[in-house]
Amino acid sequence: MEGAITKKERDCIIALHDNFSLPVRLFNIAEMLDIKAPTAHELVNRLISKGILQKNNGVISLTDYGGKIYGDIITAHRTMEIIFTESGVNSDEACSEIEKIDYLMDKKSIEKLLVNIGSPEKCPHGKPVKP
Amino acid sequence: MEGAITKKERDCIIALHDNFSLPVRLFNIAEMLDIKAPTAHELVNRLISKGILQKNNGVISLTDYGGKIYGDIITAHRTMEIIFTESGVNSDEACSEIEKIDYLMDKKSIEKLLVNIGSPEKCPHGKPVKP
DNA sequence: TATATATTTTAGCATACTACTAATATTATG
DNA sequence: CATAATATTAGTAGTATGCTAAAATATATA
Repeated sequence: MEGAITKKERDCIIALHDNFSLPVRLFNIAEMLDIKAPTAHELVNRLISKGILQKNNGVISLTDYGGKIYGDIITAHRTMEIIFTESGVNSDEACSEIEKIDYLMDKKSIEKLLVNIGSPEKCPHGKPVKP
Repeated sequence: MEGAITKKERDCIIALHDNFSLPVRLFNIAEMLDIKAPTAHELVNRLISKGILQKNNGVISLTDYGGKIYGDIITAHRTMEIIFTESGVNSDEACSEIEKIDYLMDKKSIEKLLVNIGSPEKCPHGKPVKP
């Protein structure tokens, strides 16, 4: 039950980790998620209060806990991506559909699905299943 | 894009179809979903305005469109249930985890997953994949 | 039929999430 | 310091979820 996250929170976590190498500030997040600064401000505050993000001198980053959540989402995402594409779903189509569910999936079940498909190390896009 | 539904709306659709053979009234829905009558009232009204439910003399039922949505959710649910259990996830565990995502899944992708696992007719509980 | 019971609906309120504009504060940079 | 860039606060709004209390409608039963 810990703390369920929402789709927008999920998108924020992923964007924060993936779309930038340089320090990420509030306005970067607003830009990445295509929302206005005050909306991003509230989203980020919510994630900070959930212990997922932290802010140092305006630079926003994932906490250790946030990093684990990121990893779980990505593992779920890529595991499902492999399962979808092996069934003949186009990989871009798979990606956009799986975005809707990856953050809601059970970690333990994903682990079993992953073992069952042979514990592959990479997804159809060549990215690591376990980042 | 048609009209996305929420988890509670999903639960209402499923409960309406599955938990009753007799005519279902508002108070039955409130009971089934463990919510108070006014909350159920609003939920049902929302589903009526989305064209999913209809009311005749206080008896609430799925519209044709609602029936199709029900079928899509069930097909997604049972398809995923088979995939989960074949990977070693306990079937009750699978069921409760899949409830969180079945109503969000893409119909076309589910169809491909289903074909890929051999188009089985029944889920682990013995219920039809295509109701 | 009249009263009692059951059921539905309305009204009012609350919280979480998402989103906006406009204004104000803060922090950099020139 | 002044301007530009960022961040924050305040105020508003809509959707979804939930509640209680009260009012309205049905449906039973005496």
